Amino acid sequence: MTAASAAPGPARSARERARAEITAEILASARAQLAEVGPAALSLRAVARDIGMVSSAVYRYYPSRDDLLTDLLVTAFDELGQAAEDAAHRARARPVAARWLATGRAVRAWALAHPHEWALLYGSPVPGYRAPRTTVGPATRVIAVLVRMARGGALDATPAWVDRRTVRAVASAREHARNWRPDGGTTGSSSDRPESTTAEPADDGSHETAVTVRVMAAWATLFGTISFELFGHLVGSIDDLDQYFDAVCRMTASDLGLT
Amino acid sequence: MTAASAAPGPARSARERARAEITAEILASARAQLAEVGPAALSLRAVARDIGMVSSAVYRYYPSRDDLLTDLLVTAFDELGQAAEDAAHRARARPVAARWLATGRAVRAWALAHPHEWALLYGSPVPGYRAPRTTVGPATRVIAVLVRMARGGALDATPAWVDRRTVRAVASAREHARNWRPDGGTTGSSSDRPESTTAEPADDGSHETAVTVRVMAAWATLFGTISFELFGHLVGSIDDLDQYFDAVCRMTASDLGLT
DNA sequence: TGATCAACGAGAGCACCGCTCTCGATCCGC
DNA sequence: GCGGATCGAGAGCGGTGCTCTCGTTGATCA
Repeated sequence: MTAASAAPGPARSARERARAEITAEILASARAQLAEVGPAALSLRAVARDIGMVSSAVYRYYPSRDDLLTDLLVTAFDELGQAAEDAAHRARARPVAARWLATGRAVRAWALAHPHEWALLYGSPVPGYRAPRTTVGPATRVIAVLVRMARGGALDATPAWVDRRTVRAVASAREHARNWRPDGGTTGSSSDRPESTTAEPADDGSHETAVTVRVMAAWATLFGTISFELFGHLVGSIDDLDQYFDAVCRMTASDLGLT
Repeated sequence: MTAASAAPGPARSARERARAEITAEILASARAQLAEVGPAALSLRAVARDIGMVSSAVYRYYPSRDDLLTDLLVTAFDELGQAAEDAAHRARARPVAARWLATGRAVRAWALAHPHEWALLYGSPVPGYRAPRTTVGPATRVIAVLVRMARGGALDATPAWVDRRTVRAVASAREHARNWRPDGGTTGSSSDRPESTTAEPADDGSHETAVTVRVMAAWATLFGTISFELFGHLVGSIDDLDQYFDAVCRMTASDLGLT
């Protein structure tokens, strides 16, 4: 379904290589189209025209328009995740609050530079479509970066808005977060820290729950703020979008106890 | 452009009434279609078929599909705003934190009950399109409810994430917020309070800025959380979506100093 | 009351879309 | 070397938004 058929040996048959090449050509043209007209107006026939093929021939490579969109989705998720990881990595020597701000800025910058791709990733899903499981991996890269940073925070006492039901509600999310390597990021370095499984200090999970909800809500805040800006919901209210977004980043970092 | 031509006298000419009736019929069929197949798949021809007209006849009433979608947009914004206002009004006797939670729940409930309409309001727009000025009024009803509630909060000192540039960045938003009536809502009561223009207590606007950013970010948080849920970004992470959303509501209320 | 003109519904048509099917040409593996 | 899989091209189907024309009907004005 995806272009992953080009994976194995260095030189398969000529036909295999031609197939991989044409698949890449289709994807490149589709990416250009996506950036230009957006996901809704992306036309498989126009892609075929662009690369000098007839529309039916493209179906030899992508069984449907949705499959093509899925590949574009994965690519875009990967690009955005890479941008976030790069920003976090570049700021690795600075205080975690500064790294948080840098990452937020990078995500916003990517969104502003690629509004149509952002719409594909986070806009309304096209009717029948959505989320073959190929997409979940790249989709989690941004939140993974944020979660790793949020571990550097110092939240004080367990807040009052966490109760037993909240702890249960985010159990899976906490599990996922625990499994993300402490460093991770672009450099695949550092060893595991198995002692992270030692008993928490007589905690019932409330504190971890608070951090988890905070970081997921913070991501929702950044996403919502960026989407509001992109979709024009802030015109007339916010006079300086850069400064406003920075303030929201600083606010979320502060709420997470990042300094 | 919209169906506002039915406004003035009680009984215009027969033709006028027929026009208003058919316009309403088109809009009703379009609303049903929207709820069923979503904005992307909404077909003007299908609407025409549904009401027993030929497609070209519909163009006598709506010059294009986008104009029809705009009317649906306004309608949906109005419904959502009404739901939020009603919830806030029903909880008027309770503490403001409870009213905040009730309002958030109402917005989420509306979104879950009308996912396609939510996608129309807050999903990916085609960048060429957007926001004839008819839409801005109804679109601000939800945030207006939230802003009015946020006035009941007790934020402590001015947070560190506000600086002079932040104050300037949200100047227009603060101006708008000041102009929303203290009560407002569904009951059009209460008189103006011109003394709100008296000098703030030696404040440079930092505190008001903090509240403004907080409430706008809180709305972005609720919006982002609902969109994440609707678009499937939380599956596998959040086990109890109701409880998670409640926690996010309580958290934002707490961050706004609402009790 | 009768004529005029605008508004209206119907139909045909255009360009485009996603997608399917068939049919030669081409390449690969046995 | 040959049979079968793969490919590109073309025609075609049903759908879309939208335009244009053409009778009809209703409102308006003389």
